[in-house]
Amino acid sequence: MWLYHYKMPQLNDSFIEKKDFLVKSLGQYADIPADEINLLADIFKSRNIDKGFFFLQQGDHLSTVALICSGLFRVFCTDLLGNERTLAFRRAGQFIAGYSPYIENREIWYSIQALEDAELIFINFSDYLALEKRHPCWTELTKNYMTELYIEKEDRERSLLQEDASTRYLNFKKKYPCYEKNISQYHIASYLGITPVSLSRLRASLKKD
Amino acid sequence: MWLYHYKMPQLNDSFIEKKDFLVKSLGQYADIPADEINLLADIFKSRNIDKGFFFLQQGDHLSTVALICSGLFRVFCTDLLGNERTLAFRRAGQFIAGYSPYIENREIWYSIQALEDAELIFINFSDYLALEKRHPCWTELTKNYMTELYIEKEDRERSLLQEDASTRYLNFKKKYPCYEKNISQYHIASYLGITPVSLSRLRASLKKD
DNA sequence: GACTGATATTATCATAAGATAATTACTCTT
DNA sequence: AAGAGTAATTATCTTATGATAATATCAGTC
Repeated sequence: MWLYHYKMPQLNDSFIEKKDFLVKSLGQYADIPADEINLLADIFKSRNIDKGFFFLQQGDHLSTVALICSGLFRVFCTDLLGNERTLAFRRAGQFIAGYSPYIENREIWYSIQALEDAELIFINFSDYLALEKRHPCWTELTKNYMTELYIEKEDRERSLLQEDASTRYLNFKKKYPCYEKNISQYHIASYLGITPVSLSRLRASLKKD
Repeated sequence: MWLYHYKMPQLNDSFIEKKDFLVKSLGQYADIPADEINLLADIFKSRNIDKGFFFLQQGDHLSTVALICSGLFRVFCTDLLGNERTLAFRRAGQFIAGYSPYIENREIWYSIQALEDAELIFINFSDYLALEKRHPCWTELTKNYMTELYIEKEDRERSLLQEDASTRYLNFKKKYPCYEKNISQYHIASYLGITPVSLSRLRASLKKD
């Protein structure tokens, strides 16, 4: 298990070179007019997070949204016994966030940890909400992004209800072929909802066939 | 298992009396200006669906959104072996929909069935998308509604990953105390992701304590 | 190349849930 | 009230996964 604690990510000034990547990533979800794009340079900041460190931790009230420019993250929660369950993996081009603003007075119940050294650009949620008030394109973007997240979770629910662990593992490999090399069995198992020992046994039985 | 087939719901002309209920229900998610509200009478239609019949069925491309004015629905999918898995229950004041417009060229993979005689008002998705183009309040509404759905699914994922069947059953009873009387054990079990036989055994072991 | 710590595998046993079938309890209709 | 059909329980057996511990593999460091 990871024993790293929260570490304030390093600020750096390479935002400019990441702006194109941000614009492209935002463009997946909505058309953002040039005027709005020009506002971003002031409010987006650039940071690195080393492997093993956290973007946010369970219990935080911290509210930021970040775009992953490079690196790999896992989103996970921990139960009272310390067992970790991985909800999702996130890679370059995807966003990570704590959604607490949508749930008033509620702590974030998951953590987001870098599995590789990572570069991020991020924005405070309060600044983002101000953008939404300025121009409807940002609401449109949030709507489309939330819809994508929702569909991802719908699919995950179906998988957890309908498939056995073996099928879930095979589908994980199919869906994330590149991930398998970079993610430990411990983390894959916690995504599949089984123990690492079960996953190992499962892999052994698949090899036989 | 239900053997009813799809039945075109009955059209009736009692939309006016349901308009207040619609306005109140929409108001949960966004402020809709009076001008926009006035457009609704033309495009919303009112229908009833009898117990056992479907609002939509797995494989449909049908795209409508409906507000439940009375009655109870379950959203479920069926695997290749015919096993049903219930994704959610929906009651008066909640919306039901097929989201296929968001997933191009993809069939809806779940069915929505009335568990009680139900009254609905509904709108075609294409008409709703036209509203979104007219005024940003509708995009705002969709954004907030999708966020609520997303949070519901996030919670469900955590539950399926982290809790055993017994805990999930107790939490189901806590969350939906009124549902328990109206929903068969078969449907509760399919929501919990276990067989009805398992649920029955589980209930017996809970009674002992 | 040997030591160390982290990961992954394998083995053993215990437990929860699935499959099937038989039984009991309800509900509705006549 | 009897019978039919549906829903829920109980019993038996099987299987998948969990818990724990021992071993094996791998990566990094000196």
